[in-house]
Amino acid sequence: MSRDRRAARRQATRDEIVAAAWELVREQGLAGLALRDLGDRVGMKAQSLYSYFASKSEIYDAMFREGYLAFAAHNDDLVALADRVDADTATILRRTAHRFFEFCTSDPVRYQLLFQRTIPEFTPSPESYAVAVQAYEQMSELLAGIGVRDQATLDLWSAVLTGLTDQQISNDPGGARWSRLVDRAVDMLITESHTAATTDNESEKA
Amino acid sequence: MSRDRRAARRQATRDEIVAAAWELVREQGLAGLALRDLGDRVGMKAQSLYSYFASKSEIYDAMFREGYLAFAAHNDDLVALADRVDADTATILRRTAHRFFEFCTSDPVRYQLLFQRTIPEFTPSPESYAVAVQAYEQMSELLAGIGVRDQATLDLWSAVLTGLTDQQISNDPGGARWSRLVDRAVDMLITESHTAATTDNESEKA
DNA sequence: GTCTATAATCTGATAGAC
DNA sequence: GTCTATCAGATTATAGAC
Repeated sequence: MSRDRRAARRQATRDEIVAAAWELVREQGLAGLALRDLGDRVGMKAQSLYSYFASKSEIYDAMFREGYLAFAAHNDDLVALADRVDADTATILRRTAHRFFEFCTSDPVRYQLLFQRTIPEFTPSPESYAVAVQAYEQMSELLAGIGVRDQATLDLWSAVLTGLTDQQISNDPGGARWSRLVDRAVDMLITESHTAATTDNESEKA
Repeated sequence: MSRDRRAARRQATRDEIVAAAWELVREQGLAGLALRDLGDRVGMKAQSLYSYFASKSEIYDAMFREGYLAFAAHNDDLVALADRVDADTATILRRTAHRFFEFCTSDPVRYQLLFQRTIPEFTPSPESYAVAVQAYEQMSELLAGIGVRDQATLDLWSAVLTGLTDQQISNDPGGARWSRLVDRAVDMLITESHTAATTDNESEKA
């Protein structure tokens, strides 16, 4: 049917626009995305973009969705690895941490869009948000399968890992100053998870 | 001398403008600061602000400087505490971590300006940057006095602490989901610092 | 579906009268 | 030092011809 072909063509153009948006955003920063530049890049007037997206925010939304789909895909083979019986827990956790770290630092702008709240004019649509939630669930199921189950411990893990990536991105972009510390951090977390009964801040009781 | 009084008056107005800028920025976000709004807030036309600051960036710079002065002041009595012989290391470290955490989370916008790189159009002046450097040196001297000396360990500490504050600010603003984990994180770091000889990523050798 | 034209707003910054 | 007037530019978005 020609209906299908038209829809496919339309989707291809949308994809092309989103790809160009990623390029621009890597050059000029996430907030610096301008529809005029975007139109130039794909060879059409900025106004024509409105034939494909109802607003600038919808373009961010498509990028957000695409980013989380990439995140989920990136984690798929991690899950496969975790399901193998012969790999020990520490190995799996180290690998998982490195993969997460690498996913984040390899594309700082994507990291900013996906994991930080820095574009005030943009809030993900329910549909895109659902994609994000699904990716998180995949991740926490993976960790739960290894033994990281209670919320507090999970929160500690996420804080340490995002802390490392944040520092790497903002203080040593392209370097390895914090990536070198990933294994050390993971081992530290593993040890802690084994010893620590759940404790609240001791200083609060003083 | 009337020269002095004039200078004092001028400085007072500058301070007033900066204070109003902090207010606005807490309401509308760091990037959302508009000179027209700022003029309204202090009761003058936006154009008149240029009698006090040469550019918008100079206003950010004054805020940056003020923020790091506040940070240094905030840490002064931590240094005093650390100099007392009767306090044990773990106590000092826990207190230091909590103070840092509290300083950051109590004013997210200030945190953004001081510790994240999120305003593209602003780079601190050499003078203001020097204030920041001084505050960092104060902090690392404090940690060095307790035993955290090598750069890698210091980096690990900063990653964990900023990770906790980041998560708290962006995922549970006003709550305590990650602040509850500060002691646990500090104890974990202390234990790790005692046991770990300096090691690089083990998985790199595989 | 793409274009031209343009609306409606916002921005930071400057010139010059008072 | 404060004002009025204005520049010079950006932004997102809409209307209507083709």
